[in-house]
Amino acid sequence: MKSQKKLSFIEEARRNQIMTCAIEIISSRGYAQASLAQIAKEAGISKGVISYHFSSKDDLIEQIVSDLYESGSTFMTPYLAAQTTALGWINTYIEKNVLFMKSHRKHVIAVTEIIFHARDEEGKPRHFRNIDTDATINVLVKMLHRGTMEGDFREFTDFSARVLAATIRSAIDGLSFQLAASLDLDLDAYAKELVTIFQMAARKV
Amino acid sequence: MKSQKKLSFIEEARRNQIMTCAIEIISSRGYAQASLAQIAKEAGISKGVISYHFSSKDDLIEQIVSDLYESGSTFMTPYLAAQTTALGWINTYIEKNVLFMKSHRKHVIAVTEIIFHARDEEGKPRHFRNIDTDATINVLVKMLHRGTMEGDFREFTDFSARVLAATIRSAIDGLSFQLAASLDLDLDAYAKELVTIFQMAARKV
DNA sequence: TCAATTTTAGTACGATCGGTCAAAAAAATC
DNA sequence: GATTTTTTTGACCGATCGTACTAAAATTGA
Repeated sequence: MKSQKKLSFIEEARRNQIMTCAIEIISSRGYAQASLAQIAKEAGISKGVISYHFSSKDDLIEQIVSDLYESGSTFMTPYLAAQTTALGWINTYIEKNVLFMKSHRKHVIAVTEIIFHARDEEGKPRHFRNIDTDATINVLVKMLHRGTMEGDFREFTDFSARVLAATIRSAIDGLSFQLAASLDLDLDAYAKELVTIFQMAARKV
Repeated sequence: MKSQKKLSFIEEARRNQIMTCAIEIISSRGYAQASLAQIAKEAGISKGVISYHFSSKDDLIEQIVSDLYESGSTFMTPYLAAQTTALGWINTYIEKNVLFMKSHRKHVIAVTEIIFHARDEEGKPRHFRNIDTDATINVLVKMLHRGTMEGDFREFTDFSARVLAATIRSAIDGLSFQLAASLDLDLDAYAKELVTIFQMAARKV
């Protein structure tokens, strides 16, 4: 399932160019502005080229999302794997998530736009390969409970852990929206503050 | 600026019907599905009727947003005005915000959809009368600082207060997105949990 | 160098968008 | 009951959407 065809050098370059232009438009002007015509104009090519290199617009969008997932996974996994406590894991999860947003600013903004906008033809939220919010929440819930057993966190019911987990995710997602609006935001400091906030919110009394 | 014309009974009823149908569609199927054709179909009328009662689609959307703002303001203000401490104010702000979402579920979901989707023709986020996120954040920041002076909250820099304020807003906005997905959510309990989370996050060590 | 292949530009298509409008229908007024 | 006013319908407009397709251009390979 790794390489379905091996793309030529030119093909790969074109695909990257198109995706980069799409990310630029989506992150700066919003999902609705990212028509094939606008993306082609931004790239200085005919929109037929996009159809040639991507099977559909959905395919292009899908690639943008899963590309970011790949980058994010590669970036985050080693840090998370190195953690030995739930406390360290959650702090790292928050901090590295924010720092990843710093290094992939436009891409993160674009994917956030995509996820909040993309729906199927019936209006139901579209599902993206690899992106599973519920699973993320579940991992955080598990870690919160583990932190209680390890003596670092207060007692949680399943519900209270779930609310805290959702709040952590909301803080990170919300930061993405803020990023789209304000360009001058000290993300290192922001990461530190978020870690402090949720460490205090979860800690043993 | 209160009453610009005095609407007839029928006119008022039609406007409410159209707005209700628009809210229904936006909250259940998303902003993109809420074309004039779909709204008219949902209402069982011709789409010309919408144009007759609203000067434009933007006008309709604007009404939906400012209607909710009116309701929210009426609901929230007395509770907030009754608070004598910053701690009480912020706890009340969180709790009543969530409870308001409980009683105006679809409307809140719809307006959240609208605010995150509506852009002007250039792609810049559209500004809504009465809705000013920055101002909300600023009030929260002010209250956090006041809570420090009153001895209930820890020390905040301007930045750290702003991050916490933004996190509170994100938690509430994020809840709206959750509401759109899951129908069975105990909002009273959710409100209590959020109050606990942010009380712990802000409190004096 | 010349044929085969890949890539591109450009046009056209059907669908849908928000909005307009004339004429029909309904309601209000006298 | 006749006339005026309000409301509704349904067809239509120009614009834009994603996509399909053809023919030209560029590249590749022998």
